[in-house]
Order: sequence, then structure tokens, then C-alpha cells
Amino acid sequence: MPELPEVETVVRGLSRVLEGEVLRHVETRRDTLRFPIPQKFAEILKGKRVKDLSRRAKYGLIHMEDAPDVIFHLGMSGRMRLLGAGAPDFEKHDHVIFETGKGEVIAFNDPRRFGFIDFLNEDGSHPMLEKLGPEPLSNHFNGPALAEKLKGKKSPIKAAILDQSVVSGVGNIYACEALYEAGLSPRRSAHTVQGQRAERLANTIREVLTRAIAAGGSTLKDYAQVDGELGYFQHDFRVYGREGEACRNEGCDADIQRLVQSGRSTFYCSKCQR
DNA sequence: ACCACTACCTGAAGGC
DNA sequence: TGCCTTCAGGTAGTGG
Repeated sequence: MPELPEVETVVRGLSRVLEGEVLRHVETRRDTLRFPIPQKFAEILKGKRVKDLSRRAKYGLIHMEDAPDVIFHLGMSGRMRLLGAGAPDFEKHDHVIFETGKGEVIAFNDPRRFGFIDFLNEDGSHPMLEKLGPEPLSNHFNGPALAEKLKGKKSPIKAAILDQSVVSGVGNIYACEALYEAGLSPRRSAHTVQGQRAERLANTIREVLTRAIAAGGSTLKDYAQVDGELGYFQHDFRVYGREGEACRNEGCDADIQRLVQSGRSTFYCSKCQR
């Protein structure tokens, strides 16, 4: 499910339910996701109040009063499910449960278990946050900053923008979409994206992510916002998942092609992207 | 140092 | 109906 726009949507949804609330009940229903869940995770959080939530790249952060902050990652298949108050209807793969003082129940559900949940260090650091590049929607991300990161990189530009140390939060869908909007071939060597090209790409990355957030993210299989609403940005895809379909650029008669780069599908138009 | 590939895990979809 | 293969929104670790 989750690239930056989906995580942003989930964090906003969770904020509405959790901010300012005491965690009346916390429960871990297995010991390990991608990494082990910390010992006494539930015990440490039980009875503590949530200050607020934030997002860094594809990570959600739950800031606590008088307890360590929580970091979570949704992996490929993670969701946060908001369950009605009363007797919650748990499903398979509901691994971690939070209940607020008002009786709202949140379940972290992740069939593939590529996600994880952990505590931040006291200074707000975490090993997973160390190598992250700039937030694409912040002022630190722009053409020159991107060009600098791409300098000397021999890998294809598609692989480079999936590299979280170049720009953080962009995943396979939005990498494809941003390259299409920028008119750049996914196979182009990253180091050739300088000057105007870098400017253009930085802009399309920001635009695509911003539009996706406004649409509540993208729903492929079962991604849902916290309240169960679906995202709908998938209707705006220009290339992702559209192999063999017509390019949507005015005056282009080519079909969208699919190729595999470092083990992942790339969708692009070979006429519009150079 | 850089880059591509594998491994991690489950489930859905398609072919036979 | 069922078995087998392929594919999926991510990323740490490995080996060239």
C-alpha cells in the first residue's frame, strides 16, 4: 500500500482518533513483524497519553507523553484499521491493537509483515531514519538539491528516485508517475538529470505527491484510509499499471510499456519520455 | 563505493 | 475445484 501519500493519509486519520487521548489498552498479538516488537511494548504504553502524530518519509510517528515515541512502517501490505467501539471484530493479521479512553480501537493489520513498529530513541532518532534524504514536500527539496544527489550516479533515474537517501517517501507508483510527468525516460542515467531536468523532476515529484495526498492516496488492492474510505488517486494514474493502454498525452499515439528495473515494474511512454 | 539481486511473507489472479 | 506460477505499494543485507 504505502508510499508517502498513503502514510500521510493514515497519519491524518489516526491523528483524529488518537491525539490527546489516553491509551486505555494496548495489545501485541505476535512478537515479530519485520523486526521484533519491543519487549513490554504494550505495558510501556498502557495508560499513557498521545501528544500528536507526524510523518517522516514513509514512517508514521506517534509522539507520547511520559513514554517513548512510537515509529511504524506499513511495509507493502500494512493498514491501520479503525474499529467501532464496543466488541471489536478482529481479523486475521491484526497484530497490534490500541484502544483509547473513548473506546475507539485501532488495529495495525499487515498480512505480509514487511512493516514494523518500534520505539524511537529518547532524542527522537531511530536507525531507520538515519539515511533518509530530504522530505520531497519540504523547502529542502528542489532542483539543485536533487541534481546534487544525482551527481555521479550511474544507476537509472528510476532506481535513483526510489533510493530513500536521494529523496524520501517516493515509491514505485509515484516514481513512475513523476518521471512521466517530467518527460524523462526511466532508463536515463541518473547523473544526466541536472539543471532544468532536475528542476522539472523535483517539481513533478512534489506535484504528484501533493495531488495524491489530496485524493486520499491510491487504492490498489485493499488499501483503505483509517476510517475505511478508499483512496482514489489510482484513477489519476497516467502510466502505473497501464501497460498496453494508450498514452494519455495529447497527440501521442503510443502505448504505455512495462519494463523491469532492479526487480520492479516500471511503466512509461517511450515517445513522451526521453 | 556503487549497484543489482535476493530474501522476507501472504494472498490474489490467471493458466491449465 | 484445485494446483502451480506470477505478481504486488518496501527495504536490509549480500555479493559482484
